[in-house]
Amino acid sequence: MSNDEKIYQKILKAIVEHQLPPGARLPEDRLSEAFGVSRTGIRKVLQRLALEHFVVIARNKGAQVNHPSEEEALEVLDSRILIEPQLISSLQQHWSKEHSEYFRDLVEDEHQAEHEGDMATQIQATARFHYELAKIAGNSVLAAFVEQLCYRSSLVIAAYGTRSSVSCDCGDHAQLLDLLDQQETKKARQWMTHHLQDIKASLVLESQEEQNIDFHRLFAE
Amino acid sequence: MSNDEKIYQKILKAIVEHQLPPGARLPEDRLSEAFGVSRTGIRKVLQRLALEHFVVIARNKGAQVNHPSEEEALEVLDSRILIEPQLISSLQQHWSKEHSEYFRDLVEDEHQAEHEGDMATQIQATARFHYELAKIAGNSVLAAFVEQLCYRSSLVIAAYGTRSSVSCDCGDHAQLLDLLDQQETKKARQWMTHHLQDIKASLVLESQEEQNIDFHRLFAE
DNA sequence: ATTGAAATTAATGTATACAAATTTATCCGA
DNA sequence: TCGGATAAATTTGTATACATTAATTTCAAT
Repeated sequence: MSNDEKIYQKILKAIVEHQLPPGARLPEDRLSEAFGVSRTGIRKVLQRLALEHFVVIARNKGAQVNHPSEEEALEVLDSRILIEPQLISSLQQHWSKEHSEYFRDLVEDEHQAEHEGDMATQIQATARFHYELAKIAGNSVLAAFVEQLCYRSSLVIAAYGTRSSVSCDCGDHAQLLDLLDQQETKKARQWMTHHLQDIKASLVLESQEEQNIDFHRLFAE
Repeated sequence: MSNDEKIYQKILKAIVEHQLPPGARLPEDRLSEAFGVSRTGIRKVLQRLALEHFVVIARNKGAQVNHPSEEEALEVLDSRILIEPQLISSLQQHWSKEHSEYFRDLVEDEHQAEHEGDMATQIQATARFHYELAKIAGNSVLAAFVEQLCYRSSLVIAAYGTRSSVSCDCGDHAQLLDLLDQQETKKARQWMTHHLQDIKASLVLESQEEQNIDFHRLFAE
């Protein structure tokens, strides 16, 4: 793995694990000092993160961790609701005992992280569960997009999630594995849909937060 | 639009319109000379194009226009087959007379370009028809992905398409508009599925081209 | 004390310089 | 003439310098 890629992974990890909260500033020279490279390499990484919507770069003002709008938050979840259930059928076709065991280990990691209160690991494991599943469906173009959506979901949860957004959903990932083991393809697809809808429903969207305050209405006589 | 963005658009256009064929090398200093900026700006653009799979960058060897593998080609089309028909129902909900007129103009552009033999314009208009439709469905995250998939499809057609891949499909975009005007949502969805499957089927995938030649079988006594 | 303007400080945008790697050219020997 | 090794050139990778823009502080005036 190249040096740039390592830096990219570390910053992305810090963002999705909520170590760098939405809105946090990412000054180039601080980062270049921290990673021991020049600003050139940092800028490259920041620009990549910006294209993937993990940071926002404003001209002459630098990068900060993206604070997704409510609209973006809902669209990310809706995209997953549209795609991930559709992947279940080809996923089922590729499903094997080895896969089942691998994913049950992942679920185990989730549970352990939850009990230890290690939210960072839990978030990572939860996202991994989803995008590693997507990879098995056999379309790497879609899988890459789902992976990005999963990471963006972590960011969305950082912005709008409650404590339960992280924990509530991971408890039952094992249920999906049961359905796949039993070749209950249709039920598995439905499970996925409901699961993602639950996550979407767990978001707390305070409808007017700073932006879009209607001063006209607010101060009308 | 920033200067970088302009350069990005111009290079992307050249790739998508088959002016820069798959495999074409993109040396940094030639481009920097051509655009009148330093290599810094060019590298930024090339790295973006690489993330979006329009070019491939090999370490110390520079960038060249991506020549998608057959696998990638099929996956791009399969992704569209999975997503675009699913957008039709929300698309139908937002559909208006104004939309209908706008897209009929687009189809007109396609036809005119076809008759004039202006393949570049035709390719652009065909892609636009699809991704502008996707935008109306109201999910900008998905729409951005579909837009990328449409451009990648143009590249796929540059690599594996026949002349008919470009022309055959555009003649009947108007049919979809008719179905949308008539609120025939289900038929519209089916049309989209078949349309994309037709494009996929029009690709000529010579199963063994340089890579994966089985010398053992070829020269066995 | 608070406001507003000017000056200072800090951060980013862009170009350039130099190092490292690759590709191409040249030369010599068989 | 062909092949291989060495040398020259081209090309990319990374750091740094300078210019430009934004943010902060200072200071005077009310």
